[in-house]
Amino acid sequence: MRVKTLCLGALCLGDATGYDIKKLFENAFNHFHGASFGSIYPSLKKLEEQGHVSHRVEAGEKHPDRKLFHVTDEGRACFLSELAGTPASEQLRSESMVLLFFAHLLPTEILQQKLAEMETHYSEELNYLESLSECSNHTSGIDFTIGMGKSVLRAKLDYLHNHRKTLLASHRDLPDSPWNAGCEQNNQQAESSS
Amino acid sequence: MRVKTLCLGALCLGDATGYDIKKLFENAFNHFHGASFGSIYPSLKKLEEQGHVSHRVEAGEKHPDRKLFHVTDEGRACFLSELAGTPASEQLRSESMVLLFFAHLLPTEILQQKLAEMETHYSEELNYLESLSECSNHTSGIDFTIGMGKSVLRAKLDYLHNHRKTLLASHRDLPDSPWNAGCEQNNQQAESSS
DNA sequence: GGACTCATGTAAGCTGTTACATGATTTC
DNA sequence: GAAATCATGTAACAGCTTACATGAGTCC
Repeated sequence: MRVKTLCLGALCLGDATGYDIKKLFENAFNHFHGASFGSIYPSLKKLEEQGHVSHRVEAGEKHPDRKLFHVTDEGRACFLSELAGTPASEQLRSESMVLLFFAHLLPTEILQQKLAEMETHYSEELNYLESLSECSNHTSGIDFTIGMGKSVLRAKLDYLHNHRKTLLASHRDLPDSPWNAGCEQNNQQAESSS
Repeated sequence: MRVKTLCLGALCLGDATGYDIKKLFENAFNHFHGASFGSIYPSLKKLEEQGHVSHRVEAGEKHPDRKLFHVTDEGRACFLSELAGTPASEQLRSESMVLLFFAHLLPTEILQQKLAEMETHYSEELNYLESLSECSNHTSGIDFTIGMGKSVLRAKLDYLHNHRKTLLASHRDLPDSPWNAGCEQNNQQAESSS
């Protein structure tokens, strides 16, 4: 689902500035969808061109001028029909799983470090979701997404605790890998062939 | 993690053609990373330009000619150092969660339909992972990723079963939404402004 | 004085998807 | 004869991220 649609959805919850929407993304969508300013502002622009939102400028005394966006009836109807037409699906992008998939190629200490990182991340996200669920102004749908997120994270942490030892045990006797073979240039720029 | 890196990783498991790598993605990476031909072939090309892989052509009698790729020592070292330098992280893109986040805007029957879709998807993916774990040629790392995937899916299915009724119960008394307000033109082409 | 938050926006570029183009062999 | 599988690749485009550019107010 595109950021444009998500912005429209955010505005269906109440008028907001681009900045507000970014915060909503961080506070509520964070565990299942990301978005940056570089996509939010252009999205709002397009939505306005299409007549799905309008805005008024609020002159600021204590803050900079802000463009407060508002969904039009057409925009609301459009969002609803898009929602209804969106199939329920999901996609994971997990570097963690890739790392574990290739665990046999990693030295034990690095593997341990990655496992520790995973636990930290999962714990932090769980804490975050727990702090979210203490806020009380949620619809039942939002509570559902938070609850689902928490259950999934608990399952991940449990799995990690229960299987980490087994993984490390069957990992021990690796041959040393050629660590220092120079290859740092791959990550960004690289070649400029046609 | 980019497809290029993943291709390099795939080749660290053994020589393969682009087509083989695509199948590996479908069979093993599927639940945590996707990739299409349109990204695999160009990746292999770049890897070869960088000297990380080489290939030989296998003339086909029973199949078309195939380019069998092979990791060079440099490529292997590069992959290992990239792996070690990759922080363990993950990102979810879930239309399902978006749908539920806005559940209060959906008519009950559509919501029920989406919940049913979610269950179907989760069940299918669980079946798929269960079929994977019956294969016996896995490293312990691969088993770990499959096991983690299964645990997460079971947690999702459990949560769905335990909370679906609550969600639907608190959903009932919605006002009718303006369904038929014409807005189908938003999905693809749209305007051609400068 | 410095750092942080609020606030808006643009431009370059990376990465990947979709659709197209081609064609042999095998299976039904 | 049709459909599926094997096999390789390109081109157009979509979509998003990163970094840049700017500036006021507030908190320490």
